[in-house]
Amino acid sequence: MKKIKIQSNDDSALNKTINREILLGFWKIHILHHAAQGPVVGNWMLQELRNHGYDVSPGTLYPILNRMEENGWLYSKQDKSGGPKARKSYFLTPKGEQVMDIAGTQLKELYHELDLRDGDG
Amino acid sequence: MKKIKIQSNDDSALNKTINREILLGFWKIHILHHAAQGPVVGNWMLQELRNHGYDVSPGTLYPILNRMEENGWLYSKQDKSGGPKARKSYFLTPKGEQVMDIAGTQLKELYHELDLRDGDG
DNA sequence: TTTTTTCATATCGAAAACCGTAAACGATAG
DNA sequence: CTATCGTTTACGGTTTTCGATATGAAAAAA
Repeated sequence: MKKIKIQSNDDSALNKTINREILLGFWKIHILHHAAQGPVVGNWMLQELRNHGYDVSPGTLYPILNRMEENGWLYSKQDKSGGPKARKSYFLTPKGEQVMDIAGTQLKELYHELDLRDGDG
Repeated sequence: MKKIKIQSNDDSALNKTINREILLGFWKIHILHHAAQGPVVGNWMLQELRNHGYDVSPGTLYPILNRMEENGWLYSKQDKSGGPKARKSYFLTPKGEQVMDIAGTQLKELYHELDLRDGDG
């Protein structure tokens, strides 16, 4: 018995691998960028990423957020009511800006190397 | 005894964290890109990345290369003479092109979202 | 020749990150 | 009270990262 597949298993596996190997780093920049523009909430970010077609699991995202706070890239405020699992809003710190700056520089360099390279060499 | 430091320890730790969290994915794209232009050799890539200011250890790079080959993103030819540790040249496969395509699309999107274009203003 | 250096890849073990699933918790609705 | 929703946290197994070290052949030095 066969199933009709929109996407082959191969493609699905490919996507998962690309996510882990490459795109996860992009999402982290995404997170910082959003945090720079306004408070970011974990669960919202989860959906935002899904809207962009990336299926990130909570078990990946929340540790990332926590780590970013530990590293001092973000800081958070937790809603006063709601107990220990209350919603947390994350904001970018100066160190986080520094990270974005470094990442942005590299991103730019890679972008030019891949695409434009005008006046090559 | 004190040393003059160009970079503080904090910055060094910061850089290491950024490398691992974010930039490693960039290098992988870098690798694929180089493989698209001509054969890539591990040790050469190691130095190439160092020239760009990134200190990647062999214990990170070689497994990446092997994994990319396992995943069918690259294929390799090993020098006939030189035994089991002979130099390996890596080339991009069609699947690798597909990966670059996906990664490139995301890169472009992020680039524009961050509004990194220089010379604007 | 024998020894040492150089080039290049592979491997090891511990620490960290990833990821799906499940649990926890307060608020709100029925 | 019970069910459900929004949200974060915790749990475990697997995979990745990383520095250090081992391996192996060729080139240089002695």
